[in-house]
Amino acid sequence: MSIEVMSTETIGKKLRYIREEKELPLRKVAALLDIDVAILSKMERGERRITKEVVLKLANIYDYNADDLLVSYLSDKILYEIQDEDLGIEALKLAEQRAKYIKANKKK
Amino acid sequence: MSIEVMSTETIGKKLRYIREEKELPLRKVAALLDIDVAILSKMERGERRITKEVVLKLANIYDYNADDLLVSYLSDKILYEIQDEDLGIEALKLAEQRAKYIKANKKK
DNA sequence: ACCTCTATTGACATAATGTGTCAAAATTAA
DNA sequence: TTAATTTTGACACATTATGTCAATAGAGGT
Repeated sequence: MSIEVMSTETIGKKLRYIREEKELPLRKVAALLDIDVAILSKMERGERRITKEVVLKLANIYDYNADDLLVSYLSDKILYEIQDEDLGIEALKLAEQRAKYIKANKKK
Repeated sequence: MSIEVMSTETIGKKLRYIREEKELPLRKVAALLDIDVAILSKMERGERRITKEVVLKLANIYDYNADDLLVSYLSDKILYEIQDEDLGIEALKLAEQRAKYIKANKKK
C-alpha cells in the first residue's frame, strides 16, 4: 500500500500499515496500549470499533501525525453511518454545509 | 422558520415544522405511524433517534419529498458522529472523497 | 517433523446503550 | 375551568458493545 492510496483506506488498515512499517508486533503495541492483543487485531481489521483515545495513543507510539489519524478515524465513523446509501454523498455535502454554519455561529 | 434556513436545521425540527404547517397533532401522526405519541414527540425534539423507516412513512403522510428528508436525516446522523470535533469539517471532506472513490469502484 | 512467535477466531459474561409502554405533569387553546 | 395536546420521567426489556480468555491457525526458523 502506497502513501497515495492510504487516504482512501480505513483507519484500521492505515494503522496496520504504519505498525508493520515500524515492524512492531501486535503483542508489543497492545501491551503499550494496555489492551488485549485480540482487540487490537480486531480493531485493525475493522471488526471492533477504535476509540479516539486509542487513536491518539497510537499516534504517540508510532510518532505519527495525530490530526491525520483523527481525520481518518472520524471519516471512518462518518462513512459507517451512510454505508451504501444512494444519497450518501448528498448527505455529506449538506452535513458539511451545516457544520460550517454551526462553526460560524457558535459562541464560546 | 423559513424554508431558506430549514436546511441547517435538524431532521426533527424540520419534521415538526412540516407537521405544524399541515396542522396535524402528534396524536394523529403517531397513530398513522403506529407508534407512541411520546416517542414521536421525542423524535421531533432530537431526544430519540428517528429511523429511516419513520422518515419514509412521514414523507408519505406529509406528501413531502422523501429524498429531501432522507438527506436531512442522514446529515443528522453524520453530524452526530463528529459532534464538536475541531477536525470535523476536514473529516467530512475526506469522507466525501472516500465515498466517491467507493462509488466509482464498486461492482454490482 | 518440531518449536516459537505472532495473529486470528469464537465463545462467554458483563456493561452500556437503545427501545417500547405507560402514566403523571405541564402546556396550550377554547 | 375544561379539554386537547405535548412533555417528562420511570420502568422493563431488547439489542449492541466491550473485555477476557483459550483454542486455533499461520509463518519462520532449526
